[in-house]
Amino acid sequence: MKIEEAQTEQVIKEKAKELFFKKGLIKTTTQEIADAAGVNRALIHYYFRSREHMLSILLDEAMEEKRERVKSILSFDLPFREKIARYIDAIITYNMTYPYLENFIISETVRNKDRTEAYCARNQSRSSDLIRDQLAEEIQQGRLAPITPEHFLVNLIALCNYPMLAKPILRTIHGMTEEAYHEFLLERKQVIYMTIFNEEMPSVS
Amino acid sequence: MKIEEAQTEQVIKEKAKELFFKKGLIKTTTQEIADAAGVNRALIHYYFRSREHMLSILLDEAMEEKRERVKSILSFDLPFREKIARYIDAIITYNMTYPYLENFIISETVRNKDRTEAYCARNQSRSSDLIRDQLAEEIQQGRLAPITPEHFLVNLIALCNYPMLAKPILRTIHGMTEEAYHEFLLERKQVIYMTIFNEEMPSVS
DNA sequence: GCTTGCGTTAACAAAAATGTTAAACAAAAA
DNA sequence: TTTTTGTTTAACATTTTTGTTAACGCAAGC
Repeated sequence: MKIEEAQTEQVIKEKAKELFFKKGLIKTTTQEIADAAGVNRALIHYYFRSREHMLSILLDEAMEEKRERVKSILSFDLPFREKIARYIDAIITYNMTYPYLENFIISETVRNKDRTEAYCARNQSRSSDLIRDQLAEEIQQGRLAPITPEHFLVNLIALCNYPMLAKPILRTIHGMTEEAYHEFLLERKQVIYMTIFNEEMPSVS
Repeated sequence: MKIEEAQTEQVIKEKAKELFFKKGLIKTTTQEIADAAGVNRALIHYYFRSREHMLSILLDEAMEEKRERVKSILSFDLPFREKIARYIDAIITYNMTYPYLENFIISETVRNKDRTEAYCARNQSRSSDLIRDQLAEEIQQGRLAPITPEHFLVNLIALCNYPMLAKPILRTIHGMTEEAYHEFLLERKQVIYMTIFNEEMPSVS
């Protein structure tokens, strides 16, 4: 039977994203995706040509979405520390809605160098350029220990993303439940700010 | 022809580790491993039963080795900051000899929860317990902003490991050559210490 | 020299996944 | 009603990879 009005493509995409990026079932087969979407497997090829091609599309969309939400924050006209506080918040919040997206991005960029190129090509402005001036000023005013924008950003992203990437290990090592780990991740917003700036994060009013 | 004296098993292991952990070819097939080792593919099954089983063994060995090198440092009787400085150095150095080991560990622990359990079970003493007292003292003496041992360690490991995990992306974004990235990683030893303690790392004498 | 057993190989079998096709179907247009 | 067009399905084909087996060879011990 025909599923209402050409929504099939969307349903497939959403279910696939759910399996890949939310549940972390990175090896999910086309058959499993089809099952989750309640459609015949051939439709995946009908709409997306191949599994590989579908992956490209899903990743592009997800990365684009994350980039929009997160990176634009660095372009806002805001005091440096507030900007960074928002950046941390945005990354962690986004990570929590797609807990395995970073895992996926990383394993795909390791596996497929071309995809890395494509992804980065679309990233016109380097994040490091967006903070360069403000960071320099912070340092010059003696409010922050000297650090290059590249290291500063890697620090920031590492502190935000790693706990998602290594979630299975960290949860197990520290014997945390899913909820406890959720809490832990939320705490990290303050912890990260503190670690970076060595001062309390101003509470959100 | 018979390859000299039962070394075959070792050769296979080493070549497999090279492909998986050094070159990051995570999807390498048994055939490719056999080729790299210069042996018939059936030997892989002869020695390791299945691909899956071989993976277990390789990962166990690699993780065990890393754990020994790195984690024991936290047990040494040393001043806190020196201990941490050595820890950073050990992790980064080890990461550079097996650039893709962390990628592998993470994707395997996401894919296979049982392996996570097994891995963590062997980790008798939690790292967080090894630093708890000294960390508390640092904080109590006002030399460090309050932080739980769990967050402190996650910070530390995140800062050390993430740049390896995301190497393809980071290198491309910042347009670094392999050598430049190598330098970048070495610089991070100081950067991380600085970020954690907010003071220069004492130079190694 | 014969046997025994491990290491090795090629050839085969099976499994798991992707990709293709022709035909059925449903809805809108003619 | 018939045609047409885009969607969906089942059945088939192909590819890729893993796993198995039977036989061969070599070296040690009898």
